[in-house]
Amino acid sequence: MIRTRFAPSPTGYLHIGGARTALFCWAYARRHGGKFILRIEDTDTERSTQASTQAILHAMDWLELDYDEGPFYQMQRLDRYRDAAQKLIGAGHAYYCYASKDELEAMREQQRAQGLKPRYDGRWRPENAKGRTPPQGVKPVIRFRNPDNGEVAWDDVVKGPISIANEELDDVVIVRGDGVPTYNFGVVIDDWDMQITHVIRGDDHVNNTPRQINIFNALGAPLPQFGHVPMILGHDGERLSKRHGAVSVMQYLEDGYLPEALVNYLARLGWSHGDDEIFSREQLVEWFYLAHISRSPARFDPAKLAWLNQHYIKAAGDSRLAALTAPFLQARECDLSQGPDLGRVVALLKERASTVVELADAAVLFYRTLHPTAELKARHYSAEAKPALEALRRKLAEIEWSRETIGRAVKETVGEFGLKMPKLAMPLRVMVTGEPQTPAIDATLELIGRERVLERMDRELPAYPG
RNA sequence: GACCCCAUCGUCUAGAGGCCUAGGACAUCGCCCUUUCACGGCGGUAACCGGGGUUCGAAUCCCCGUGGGGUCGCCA
Repeated sequence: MIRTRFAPSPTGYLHIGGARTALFCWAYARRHGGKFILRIEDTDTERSTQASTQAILHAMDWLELDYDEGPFYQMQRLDRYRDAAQKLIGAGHAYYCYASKDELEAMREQQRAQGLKPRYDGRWRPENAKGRTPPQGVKPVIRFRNPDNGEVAWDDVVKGPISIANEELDDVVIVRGDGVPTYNFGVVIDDWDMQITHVIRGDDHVNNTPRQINIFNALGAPLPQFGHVPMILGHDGERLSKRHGAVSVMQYLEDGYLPEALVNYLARLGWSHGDDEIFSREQLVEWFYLAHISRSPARFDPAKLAWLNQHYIKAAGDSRLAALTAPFLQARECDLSQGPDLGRVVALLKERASTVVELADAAVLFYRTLHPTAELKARHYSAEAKPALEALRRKLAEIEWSRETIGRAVKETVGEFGLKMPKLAMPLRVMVTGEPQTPAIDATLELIGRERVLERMDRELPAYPG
């Protein structure tokens, strides 16, 4: 039975990189009929917040990354970690260290000054601390006694064989002075207790893995498989950060993205199934092999995400889109009861929007009267079209109101006055919608409704040049 | 700096020694469609980081260099 987990720390929102890691863990578990477990690593008591936990849960829910077990909270398992740490001390795999933070910082500073890799020097290892009395008033931390020789190696399920010499590793703190475990310890105990078979996580954890393997071994715990998925970088190749634009998953909801678009994009970023670009989450699950995850970091490309989002908007049902667009329109002071059915509006507009926000922007003209700017008037209100517009206005007042009849009336008028289509359609579009770019004029007029169309023409025509 | 990892079009990638004259997608450019803007259709530009090996044959394997990323906390 495959068991994967996603283990975020609740110190902020769920970001793009975390979401992709979660997606891969989820997809792998689903692919193999296994379990996907959610664990909240809240041992950083300074920075962890309830609000962050809620934000992460909300984002996972939006992306439909459903978990089978959890969420488990590490702060509710402190006894278990303390107990495990005591066992390690008893077995000689861990020891108390009384060095103060200042003392350690001074030590590192000195090492750096000498051009050395900063690392704990083992000053409180039992053999080095013989005869020394622990200082008063210092709450000791517990350190894991890392093996001195040999090397740690594992076959990473995405990167292949990786090995590192134990000489490179120092004795990590596994329990803080206040009794709360550190990341490297909590993660091992939990992955063991929760019987995680595949630890799939970000590349930034590669350097923690050998330490964790040593701890697993000291504990006598079976080793899970490890897989490190490459980082997501910004467009400039730097680590993704706020200055690259939206990094929070929920920001994409606010910016009008569809969850299936984000899931599709994130899945394809650093993972592939041949040349397939657009696929459903079912297909992702069916095709998801760890071996197809790339080993190198990938740059986040907002343009491709936008393209996918546009694809999914075109594919989305009108009523769903209407429901998604409504709040954005309300925020734009549109009263939806004072206009056409939003489903029909959205059906007309969705081919030309790459986000729900764009959809809403384009829909405003159906619910509010937008006045053309002087510049638009100057550009499109040509004198030669005036008689045609007046004639068309008379026709529009009488015909049956449908897209077909409106279109016919426009064409007739163009013919009668010997004009090119844009000569009439553009000033008409601008005076009725206030915009130079809208869907086809006949469909647009139909939805706006006869009453408003005539009203707006009557408002503009008196001052029309010519 | 030390250690770990990585390296195909601008970007995401296909590619597991001959199928590669290196394929697809986004972006970009051009044309078509057209009632504006889109959508859509067609086409173009564009890449195996460099140097050595191994091999009859290398984008694919090995070594070195270079470049990029990651990590060096009582953060995770």
